[in-house]
Amino acid sequence: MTTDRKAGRPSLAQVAALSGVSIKTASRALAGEPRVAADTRSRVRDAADQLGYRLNGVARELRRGASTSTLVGLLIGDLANPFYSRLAGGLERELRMRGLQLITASTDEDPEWERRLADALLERRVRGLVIASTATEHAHLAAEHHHGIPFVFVDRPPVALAVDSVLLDNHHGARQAGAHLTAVGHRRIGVVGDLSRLSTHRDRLDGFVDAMRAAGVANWADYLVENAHDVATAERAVLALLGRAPAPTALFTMNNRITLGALRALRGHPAPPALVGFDEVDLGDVLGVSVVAHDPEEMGQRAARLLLDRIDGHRGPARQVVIPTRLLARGSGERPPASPATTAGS
Amino acid sequence: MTTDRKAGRPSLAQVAALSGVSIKTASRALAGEPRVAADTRSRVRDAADQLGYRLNGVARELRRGASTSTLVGLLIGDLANPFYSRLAGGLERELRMRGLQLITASTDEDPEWERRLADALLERRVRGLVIASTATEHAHLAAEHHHGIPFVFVDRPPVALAVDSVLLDNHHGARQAGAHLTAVGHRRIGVVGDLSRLSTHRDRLDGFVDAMRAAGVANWADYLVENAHDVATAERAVLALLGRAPAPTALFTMNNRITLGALRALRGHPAPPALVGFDEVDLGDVLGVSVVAHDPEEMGQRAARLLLDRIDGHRGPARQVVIPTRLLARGSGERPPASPATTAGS
DNA sequence: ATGAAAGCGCTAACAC
DNA sequence: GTGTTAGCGCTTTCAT
Repeated sequence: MTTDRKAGRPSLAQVAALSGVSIKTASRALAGEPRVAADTRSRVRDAADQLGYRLNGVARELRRGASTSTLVGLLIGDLANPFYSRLAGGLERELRMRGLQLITASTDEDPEWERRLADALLERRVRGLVIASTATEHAHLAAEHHHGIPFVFVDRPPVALAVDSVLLDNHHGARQAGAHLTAVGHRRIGVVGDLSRLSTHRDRLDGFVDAMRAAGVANWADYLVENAHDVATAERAVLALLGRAPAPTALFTMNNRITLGALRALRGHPAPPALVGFDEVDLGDVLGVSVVAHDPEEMGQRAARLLLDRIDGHRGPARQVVIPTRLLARGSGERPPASPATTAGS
Repeated sequence: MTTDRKAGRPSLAQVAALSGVSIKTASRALAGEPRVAADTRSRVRDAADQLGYRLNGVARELRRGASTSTLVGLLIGDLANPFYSRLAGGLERELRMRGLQLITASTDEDPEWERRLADALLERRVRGLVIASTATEHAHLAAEHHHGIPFVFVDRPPVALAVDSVLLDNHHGARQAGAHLTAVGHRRIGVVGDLSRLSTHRDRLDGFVDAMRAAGVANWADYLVENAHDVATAERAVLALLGRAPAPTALFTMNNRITLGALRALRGHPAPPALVGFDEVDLGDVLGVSVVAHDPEEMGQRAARLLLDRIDGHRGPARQVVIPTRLLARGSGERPPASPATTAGS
């Protein structure tokens, strides 16, 4: 219990000294290299144990020169968002099969913090970096990219940087959602979205607007709310929408947190509006929530494959994988308008 | 676009050469040290930009000697479990205020992988390590601990290692749940738990059994299922329990995933048994699920404070923080038994 | 304000 | 099978 507290950690030299061999032999013995006598090896190991020696990975990495790290970094907006955590899960499983370890850091959707995290990981020479970027500018990564460290962008595309990416089919998914609701007869549809600067938000909004145009709904912007980034904000936004006169007869909630907020707002509502959400939500099937679903694990898996390819030396141009979405009709999205659908806007 | 691909990354020496100063001056200029002429500084910066230079943090760390890292590691069982991700969130917020960055890796509840992850992070000389350990043995961390790197165990206690920890009041919470159900009149209570080797599971089971003893329920073990580690397994386990004759009139699901599985299994059930879950679940309030709740963010926050204390040089003995639990009665746990409660076991 | 030399802990070469 | 030497890229003396 009372070992040398401050003494700093023992180095290979001390292990070598204690076991009476040269530093290089100690290195070989501990690294498990073949050409070491069995008893030498065990002597060195004992000395290491006794000293509480741990290899200094920093020194090793410096000497070996960078591309020996087993660590891959992942930068996401928010660990607590199941979309991201499922993505991380898919990525990790795939990397683990290759002996690579995933470390995940959360940017809190702050571009400056994202940059500092990327710097920290890059400086530590991770083997590759997967980013769900919240930034709108990625020039600072160009140099790293040219020096050969692999990047994969997920969920949101790189800006002015030719690297691999895995994206959702946001436009199509949102268009489907919009078309689904107009097909049931809705003309006043409340739309609630995340931070307006995010490309995912813009793409989804575009898709939705396409559907509105196709259905001849001109006043879609009347019921649009943006920048609802957390559940509580989304809940308030939905309550505000429902308080309008005339109230929307349907809702399109453009991500999982917003859908949660809406479900909260709709709790106990006598005649709830129709609801379609983007992203799956926990218990969505049990609750009968219609959603535009997709597979975050697959997204992670595909990202891992692109990355592994590059680690293996693939040199081709940037590739883009698009993950499909599909509408799951479970009840909430099929409720017809309670009042005549054409009351407003004509 | 066609920069030197293979050329390896530029070093400080190259930046120095290009800007016509010594290597040390270049170092000073880029590190933002005061005693550098303004035009020298800008010349060096230009050269660095032109070369796509990035500081080699590995070399810096080797030279500076370990305790300058801004990275703190977190090892958890599963990123996709909201309990862990909320814990990570609380931890991260607190660390960020001190300029420290959190990197999280997932052990998948595999002790061997946990060990390898700990090794990888420790070798990279993280500033501290927070672990929700799935292992039952932590001797290999003792040496690191003695060399002064701070550990904090969360959710599950360290074994034979005197380090700080933040734990839930599992025993009390589970006892409350059991007492709540017997108070409503239940005598046949299905209990579904996670991996039996986990201390959290054992503590919760002990607490529940205490409540059964206090209520004079002797046959509690008849309806016990363990090792239900994921939602699907839990769902099957609950269905199997409900198929018994006589069927349990109530369920105690001992963690959030198991509760999700139970909710799935109970979907559309004409006369669902009472249900109390351990851990909060998403939409738990909307769905009326009674739970033994606690605050994972607080757990993370407290862990961060213990860690920061140690980083700041605190030398006292290991401290243990216990996070309280409280029963939230929302409906599902208050349903009375459908059939006479005393049918079985007397 | 700038530079020269030493060295952090390790491993790759090349001895022996 | 084992030892010697050199050097990864940086920062720290200590000079100038």
